[in-house]
Amino acid sequence: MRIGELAERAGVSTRTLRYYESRGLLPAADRGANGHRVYGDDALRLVAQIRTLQDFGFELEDTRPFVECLRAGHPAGDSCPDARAVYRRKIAELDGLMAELRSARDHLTAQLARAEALPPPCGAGGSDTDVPLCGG
Amino acid sequence: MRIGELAERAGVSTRTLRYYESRGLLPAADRGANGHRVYGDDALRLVAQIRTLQDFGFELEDTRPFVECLRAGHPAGDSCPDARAVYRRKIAELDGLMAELRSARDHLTAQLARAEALPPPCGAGGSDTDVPLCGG
DNA sequence: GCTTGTCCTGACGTCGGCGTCAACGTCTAA
DNA sequence: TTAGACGTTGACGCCGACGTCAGGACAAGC
Repeated sequence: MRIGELAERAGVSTRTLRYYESRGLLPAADRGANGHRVYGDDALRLVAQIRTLQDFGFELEDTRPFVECLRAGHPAGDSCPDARAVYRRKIAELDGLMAELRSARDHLTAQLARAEALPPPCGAGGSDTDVPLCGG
Repeated sequence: MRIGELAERAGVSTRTLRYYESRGLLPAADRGANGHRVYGDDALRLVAQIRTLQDFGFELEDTRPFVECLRAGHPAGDSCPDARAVYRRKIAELDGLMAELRSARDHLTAQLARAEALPPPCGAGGSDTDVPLCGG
């Protein structure tokens, strides 16, 4: 399988595949006599693993243990301790991030409520204001 | 007040202040004869407003209605309808983002539990593994 | 006159994950 | 034989919010 076919089957661009290779994530199994990259069917699983994790918000570097686990012949990317450690770290990161977002959200909600409770200012920006201009 | 003093009092860099100006957020009140920027005391409030919102995850552009509201002489940055609309939009964005993160977190947690339930693979990455190598 | 301190503008660097283009080689079907 | 579809490498562009450097101007104090 050449890069174009792998790209199409995996639903990514050839540029993406070359980028993965440049990061050492997905080296081509071989090169043809013409220098073209040649991939085995397993490459499809590797790309799918990367994409799945990226969808969960993983950076490329965080997918490495999973990919290497698969390449080592293990049945799943998360069969290896390194990969599971990334799972745990990511879950912790998400928890921390969500806590921050919750805090920000609560703060903003309170600010909005406070602002809305105040009398509307006169001619204060926004074309959809229904308060008459003051003074004059 | 010149840029250095404003920067120090506001707790930002001079580069940041010049950047804000380049974005049209914080034009200097005036220029001295030597071309130096001159700010009034109100600039300090504008910068504080920007930083506060940035801490909540606002992009610079999203702080514009608040800053303009202040510059228009209103008592608070969120006195104006435009600014409050941004509040609402941001809250909605946060809600959406948190929902995504929750979903990802739940998914990862389930994946981790599933992976942990499986028998540990043999010599599968990770130096801290306590399972003996298989085969041999 | 020299140093020190503050200011100016302009421009490139950073980070991640590619998109996009250039300029070229290679393979295949008509 | 030639067009066109595929492949190659290299390099710049993008986004956001600045950091950092280059090169220069101006004022005060010694």
